[in-house]
Amino acid sequence: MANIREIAKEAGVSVATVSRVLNGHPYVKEEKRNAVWEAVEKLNYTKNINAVHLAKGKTSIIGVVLPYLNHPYFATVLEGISKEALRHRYHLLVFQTNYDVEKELEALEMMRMKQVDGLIICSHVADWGVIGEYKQDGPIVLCEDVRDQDFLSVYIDHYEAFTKALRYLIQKGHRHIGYCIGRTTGANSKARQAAYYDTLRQIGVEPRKEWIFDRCLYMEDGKRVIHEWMSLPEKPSALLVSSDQVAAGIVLWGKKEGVKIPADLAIVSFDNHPISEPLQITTIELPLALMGKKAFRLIYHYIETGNIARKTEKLSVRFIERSSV
Amino acid sequence: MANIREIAKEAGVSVATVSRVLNGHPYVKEEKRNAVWEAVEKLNYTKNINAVHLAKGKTSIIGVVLPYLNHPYFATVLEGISKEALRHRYHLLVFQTNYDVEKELEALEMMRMKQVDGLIICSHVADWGVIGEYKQDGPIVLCEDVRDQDFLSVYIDHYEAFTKALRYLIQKGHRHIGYCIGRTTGANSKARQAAYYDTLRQIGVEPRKEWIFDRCLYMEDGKRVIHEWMSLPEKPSALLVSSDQVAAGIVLWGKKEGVKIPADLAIVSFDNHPISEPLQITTIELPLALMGKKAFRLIYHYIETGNIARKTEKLSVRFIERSSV
DNA sequence: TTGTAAGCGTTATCAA
DNA sequence: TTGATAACGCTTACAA
Repeated sequence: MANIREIAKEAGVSVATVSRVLNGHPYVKEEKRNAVWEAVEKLNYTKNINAVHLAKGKTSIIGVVLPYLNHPYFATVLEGISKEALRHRYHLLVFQTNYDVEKELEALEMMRMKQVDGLIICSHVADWGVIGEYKQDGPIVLCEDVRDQDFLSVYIDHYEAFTKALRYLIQKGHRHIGYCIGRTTGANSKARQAAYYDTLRQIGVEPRKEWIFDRCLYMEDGKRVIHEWMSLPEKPSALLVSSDQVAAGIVLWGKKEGVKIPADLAIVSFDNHPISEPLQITTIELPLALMGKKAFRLIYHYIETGNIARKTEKLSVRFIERSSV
Repeated sequence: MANIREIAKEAGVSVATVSRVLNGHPYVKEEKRNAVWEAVEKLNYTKNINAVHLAKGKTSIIGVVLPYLNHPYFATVLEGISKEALRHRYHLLVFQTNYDVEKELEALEMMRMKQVDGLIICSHVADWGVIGEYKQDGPIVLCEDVRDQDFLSVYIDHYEAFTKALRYLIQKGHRHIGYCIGRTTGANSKARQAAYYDTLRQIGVEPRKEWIFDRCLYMEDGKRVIHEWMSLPEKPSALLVSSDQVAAGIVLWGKKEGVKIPADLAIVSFDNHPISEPLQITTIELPLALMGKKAFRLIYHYIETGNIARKTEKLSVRFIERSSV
């Protein structure tokens, strides 16, 4: 493959001039410019982007850290990031972690090694302290509630959203309320958990461990939940469900077992995924694509200008009342 | 940031020795090895991976070209690729194209520029000829039926799958059959279309244009389809549906309108996505994650060994009979 | 407006 | 076992 030196020779100019032409810099005579493009054409030349990266000290690639790629929640966030990245001619390197700390650290190391100019972390398990050490290597934006931690972030206030949903259920007369959660660790889940305990305590109701359903991510998990619910000696009359996928599983599999929604079991879930509409599931819409978009903007602005526009942004949710309560 | 030269100086060895230690090469005295690691520790050193890429002429990054990231079909293929890439310490650069030719070309150009060592194309719109020109720049694997084209590929035989489904409907007594499709162009869609025309002709039934529903990708599209179906003066009694998502939309929205499945309308769809089970949709399981995995393996094998194990692999599908027919 | 040359930070060959 | 040194291919002062 031809390199810039060969182009220079072919066009009868210096490599600096070739570089100028290639990058659209001013102050190059029309004829030299033409000569360069002709040589490029003739020798079928293309830049070696790794040399560019090395010389410039940046790659215009952003790393995206997320646990799963085929989960609607993360896929939607990723799509949001991707669309915005495309607009700014940035590329995305995806790090699927399956919530494995090693994989997260690998992503952080890739930023140290200058493979990526910045990192958007959609969900993590590594300690804040560990992640914090990498702030010196490039901008990190979290799509989670970082609370008192000193990080850039764009997030949905799950505490508020969960509280809102709980209040709604309580107002509708429910006192026996359980919930489903993706995983017990994790910022979002902890926020939801806190909202649950706080709100129930406020109305003097004792939270029950056996009404908390863990590892609820996919539709199949809804099947498991409804069967566990059915086998419960004392059943909650309402369930706050981590996602519309899981809620759909509960509703659809519940229907097969004769469970009446909302008479036997009321449901509020999250996302406002298209499936929630025909199933008439009351849900809290999460602006996932928007979160991705804003996360990219935050990191992009920092990279391009070197300063921080806003440190943290909380996205508001929309309550969509249907008939599952 | 410290570089390899500073490490060499600090450890009192040459850069070559540092490089050897860093890459685990043999023939380095124990004490020098230790001295190097100490210097690395002390100066908090990390490799600049762009320099490595430049010197080696490869990046261990594979580009993945797909139209949408938040569509279950492509997200599942991507997840399959990702898991296998992880195992081999490769990284993935995603190119979301929205079926824009420009974006596809950009991905191909990135391979020319040596940003990626190879490309997995999940679905494309660019001409074969255009894509073919980039074969000289690195391996390209298609996850589509490339037929007579000379490309590496791993694909699902949609012609066969569609034919199988059609035969099943015919055998069940259906003669008025329509279908839904993602988009009219595209290898998969064309294969399905061909199967439709061929099979119907064989039984002497005239295909009808108004029974073909275009742009069916998401659940919302199922809503549109069932409403269009209802407004048809002459309705097909059965529909072959592009994906379980769309089929779920048809079934769920149809139910609200009082459409009886399968009495009024029989349905066979594709994917065997978890949603098809509780809805009892007869479906054809597509091995999407496997396709991704195999695509990665193909490209990986070529990159590592320089030769082609197998050029093309056709994946078989599984017919899952439920009660939507 | 143009060219020279010094980086950018590795890897890998070759000689010792 | 080790070290010098030449690639790898581009960008960008600086000088002219």
